[in-house]
Amino acid sequence: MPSSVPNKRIRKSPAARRAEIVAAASAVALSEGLECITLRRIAEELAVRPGLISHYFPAVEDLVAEAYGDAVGAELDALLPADRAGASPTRHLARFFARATGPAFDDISRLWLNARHLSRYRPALRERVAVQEAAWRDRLESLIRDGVEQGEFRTDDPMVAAIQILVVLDGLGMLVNSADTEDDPPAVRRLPITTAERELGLAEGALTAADTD
Amino acid sequence: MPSSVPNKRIRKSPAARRAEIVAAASAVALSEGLECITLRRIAEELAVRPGLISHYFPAVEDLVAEAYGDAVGAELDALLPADRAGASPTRHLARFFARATGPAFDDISRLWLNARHLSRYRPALRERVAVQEAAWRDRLESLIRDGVEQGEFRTDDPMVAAIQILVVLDGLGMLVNSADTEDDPPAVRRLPITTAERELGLAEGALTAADTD
DNA sequence: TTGCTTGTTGGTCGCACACTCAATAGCATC
DNA sequence: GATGCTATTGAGTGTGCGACCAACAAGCAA
Repeated sequence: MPSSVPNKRIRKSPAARRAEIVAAASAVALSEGLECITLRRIAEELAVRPGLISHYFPAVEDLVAEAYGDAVGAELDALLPADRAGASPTRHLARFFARATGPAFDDISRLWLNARHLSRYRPALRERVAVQEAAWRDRLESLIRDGVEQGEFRTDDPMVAAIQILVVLDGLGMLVNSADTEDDPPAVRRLPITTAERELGLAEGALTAADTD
Repeated sequence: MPSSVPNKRIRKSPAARRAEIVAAASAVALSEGLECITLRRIAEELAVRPGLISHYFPAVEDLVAEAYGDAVGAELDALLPADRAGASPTRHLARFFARATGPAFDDISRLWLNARHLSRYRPALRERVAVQEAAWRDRLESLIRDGVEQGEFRTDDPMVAAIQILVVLDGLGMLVNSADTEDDPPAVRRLPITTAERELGLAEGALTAADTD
């Protein structure tokens, strides 16, 4: 009785297997980084042989790009839902910052940093990064535009305002691997919110209201 | 007559050789990235054998950290000289932005991005990044402080102002591998300058004056 | 139950990497 | 010109990577 590694083959539909692989790679990307997505690593994760990963992704680079897109895309949906029901733009933006400035966002910051650097060498990843950058920008711009229409925000150029907010968010995200997110002055940690309140003509504290649920 | 690779050994003093190695690694870091600093690559660059690099840097990670520190430290000195003679703080800051927002700065942006990501896995590099972060911040803060004393700038907290400027600069630097630096709106490209003028109580355009020599 | 499609395996190849160490040869010193 | 120190070489070790492919077997269809 070969107790170790029964080696029972489990045969799945291509679609299911592929999704499973992307999900595993996405999890590895978030927790350990994109360079840890290797044939052997993902195969081990799913208890299959490395060759199987190669079968679905003949070039690993494509799996890396897919994993990145999956993780970052899911986060965007959680952060800024495509269809905003119920709450006001201000409420949505407050929720956005509540999540995007907390330590729970660190893994995402690391992933962005990771992808932006690695895309220097990986064309497939570079394209995905461009797509996600546009998606994040558009989603935020659209929220701002709604806020302006509803008279909650005031800005000349919603797109520039959106970019400005994201730039500050990215700038702080750059520090995620160096210092503890906790130990810089509050004025610095609140920089994205301050920026947003200023650029959108909001009162100070308008985006930190406690009722962000 | 062995025309190919005469293999003539050239014997140098340890200090000179070490400096030569760091310089070569620093150049590679700037042009190709920190992960291209390998024993073979640097050895080839200097026409020596890989073992020699190992002799001076038993752990490659230390060479990587050194190369990064060398490149980024030199840039800081060019950008914000330690002893500012002659020109006024405003003039110095204008010169700083003239250099730091142009495409000539792209290699430095890439290196910062590279180092900040890679420091996730390399403790020695992480420490160097922390040191350089502090150095850049301190140098800028000191310039701002002087400007305040001389009545040219106006800010409550020079340190927060300095950090804020660097965060915006970093945030834009994040984009260096995705899009052309040229094709985002001028309002975005001028973000660091706008931020500085706002935070330091300067008139719009005060930091873009043509006389930055 | 049989047959067949195809998802999956196991093994292998070549490459690039960091690191080690005894042997070699510049070169300063005498 | 001989000598000794030591900077430098050459050769080798082990690891992990992506990619490739013939052979195998799971599970659906007949």
